[in-house]
Amino acid sequence: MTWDASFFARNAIDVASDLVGFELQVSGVGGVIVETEAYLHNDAASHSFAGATKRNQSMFGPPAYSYVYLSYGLHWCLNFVCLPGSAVLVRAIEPKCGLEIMRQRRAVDDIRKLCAGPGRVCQALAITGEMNGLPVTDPAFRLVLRPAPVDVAAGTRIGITKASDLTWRFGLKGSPFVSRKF
DNA sequence: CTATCGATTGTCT
DNA sequence: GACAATCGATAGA
Repeated sequence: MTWDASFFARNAIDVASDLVGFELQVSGVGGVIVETEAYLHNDAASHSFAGATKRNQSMFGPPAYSYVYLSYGLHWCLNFVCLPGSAVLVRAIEPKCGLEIMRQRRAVDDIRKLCAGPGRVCQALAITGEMNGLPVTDPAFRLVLRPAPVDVAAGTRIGITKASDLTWRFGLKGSPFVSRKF
């Protein structure tokens, strides 16, 4: 399997599952995506559920673009847009490149805590709202196909109050770098 | 290990 | 004015 922009023009659930094992870097810093979540248009937990607004307009733009938003007034979270109104949240990365840079940005030494959580991922990779609406093909990003198929675990999404029973959270089976065990 | 709570601000009703 | 796709610190089992 190779990938191009059409990789994202599919059901976000499939994209979220398939994205596990891909390598993601921002300006050379990053690692392997080990945890994702899917958010659909017809999904009460999704920012797009009530229709397009100024904040979520990226979710209604073309697939394979970023949707970056501020959570709880202090944490940035990174998504990749799939079919209109849907997206995949990048929840955790296994750090591989630029470990010392990430440690400085995060102010922690423990490699397991560098990128285990959507807010932590963005802090470690220096992702902010300025990167909202960028194509994933932008030079700032580097997204690399996983070298081989991986075992993917599924579970319920984290931190939401609506539609919390849906198992739209995916992770690399057995990875110690996920934000919570499956 | 789990549970609880405060921080902090953009967004929407 | 209420709430939020989170995090880190702290307290207790």
